[in-house]
Amino acid sequence: MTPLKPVRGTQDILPNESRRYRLVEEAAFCVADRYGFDEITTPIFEFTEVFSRTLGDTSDIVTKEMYTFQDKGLESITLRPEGTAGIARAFISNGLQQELPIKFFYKGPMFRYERPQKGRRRQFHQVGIEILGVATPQADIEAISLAKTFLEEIGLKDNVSLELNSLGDVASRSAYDQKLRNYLNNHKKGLSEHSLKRLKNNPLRILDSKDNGDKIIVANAPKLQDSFNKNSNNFFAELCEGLYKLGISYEHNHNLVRGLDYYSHTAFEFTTKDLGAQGTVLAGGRYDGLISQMGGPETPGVGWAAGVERLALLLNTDIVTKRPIVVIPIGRDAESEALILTERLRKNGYRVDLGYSGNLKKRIKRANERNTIAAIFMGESESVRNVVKLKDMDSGDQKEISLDSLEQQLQIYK
RNA sequence: GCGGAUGUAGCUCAACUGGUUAGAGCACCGGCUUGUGAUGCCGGGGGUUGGGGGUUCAAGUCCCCUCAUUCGCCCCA
Repeated sequence: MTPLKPVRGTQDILPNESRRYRLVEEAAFCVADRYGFDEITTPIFEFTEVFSRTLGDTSDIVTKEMYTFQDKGLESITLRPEGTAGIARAFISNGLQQELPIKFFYKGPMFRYERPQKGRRRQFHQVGIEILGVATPQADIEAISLAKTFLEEIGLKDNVSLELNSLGDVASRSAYDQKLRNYLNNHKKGLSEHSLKRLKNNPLRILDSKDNGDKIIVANAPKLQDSFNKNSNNFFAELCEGLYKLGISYEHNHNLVRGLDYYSHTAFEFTTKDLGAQGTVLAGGRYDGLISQMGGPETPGVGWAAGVERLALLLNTDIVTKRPIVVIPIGRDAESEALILTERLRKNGYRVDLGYSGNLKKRIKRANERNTIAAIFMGESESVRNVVKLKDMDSGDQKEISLDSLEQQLQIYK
């Protein structure tokens, strides 16, 4: 063990980085708020079953990526690897079916035991939304529209693109599953080792394999949509039409498959080419079977989650913060008076720093480095006359003003 | 979990095929200037060369292990 180092895959988020995360999270919340969503916060750990039962026994998240441990009460606990399962649990625990339809926004840390890479950490952060209780594509359209607006709001427009697919309803999906298995079983010899394993557990995933041999086989495989029943077809058609009407362009990727087992109908991803292998920046879909599978009432749902780290990496705007005013006492005697003035200005809504270390030159220099907009000097010669010196840090102009009229003079800096 | 690359000061990097006390720029601290932001000049603190072991008269340099980062695979946000 190497103490004094963060645990692998975790990191300290220093102020500069923190500002970027904040911008992403606040933009997500503001946009979601505008779309009529309310924030929900669920615990960052749950009983292990909450995840193992919902994410599917074959998913990588469950089989190798969960942070699971036993607590002192001998319960098996897991740090949440994603947000939806916990929210579904909260929905059931709190009897929220009476309030349907529900629109939730959430944000916070998630944990997956993976090998870290750029844009992939063991502790990472997501923002996400869920719409519960709406069985029609209106919810899917709203979810996707919200996602797009959010991404645009943080300045991501040209470097992300939307891929869309439908997995069909449960009946269509299982009909297709059989057809696909048959086809792939006849082409076993060309499949990669990995895909041979996937053939047993979840053949759908072979569709988006990156292996070249697999790709050739997949190209001629039966198409998901050819197995769709009327319901599945109508649903997808309605979704596409809705997106078209809102001017949201997308690419229909027939091989887009979401990793988690609980998805049906809609699956979508916003991806970028700027992050290497971690190109998925926001992804989601419909999960009509999830809540009932957990033991709750039959409740349709659709939602998405976005990776805050990944989005922050794409942000190229500088974060502007409010420029502070600094109060600088000159000489020891002025210090308590400066403290009182600082407090007074803060209570009046100004962002105020107190320059209290180093000589005067240092204090001004430091204020300058902190992008201060104005400096207020308080020294003995001013103090006796009940005035201060106010200096505009951009122009360098300095004038003497009375303490009483200070706020009035500071209006322009507010 | 699998494969490749990389770890030298807070940051970016240097140190010829192993050879004196591991250097530089930036940053930081102090002074020239004990009541005013710059530039300049002078000075200062900083490193068990990621960690451990080995080879050698001698290791930042070579070998092994380990930790971390990074790129890809897997998977995913």
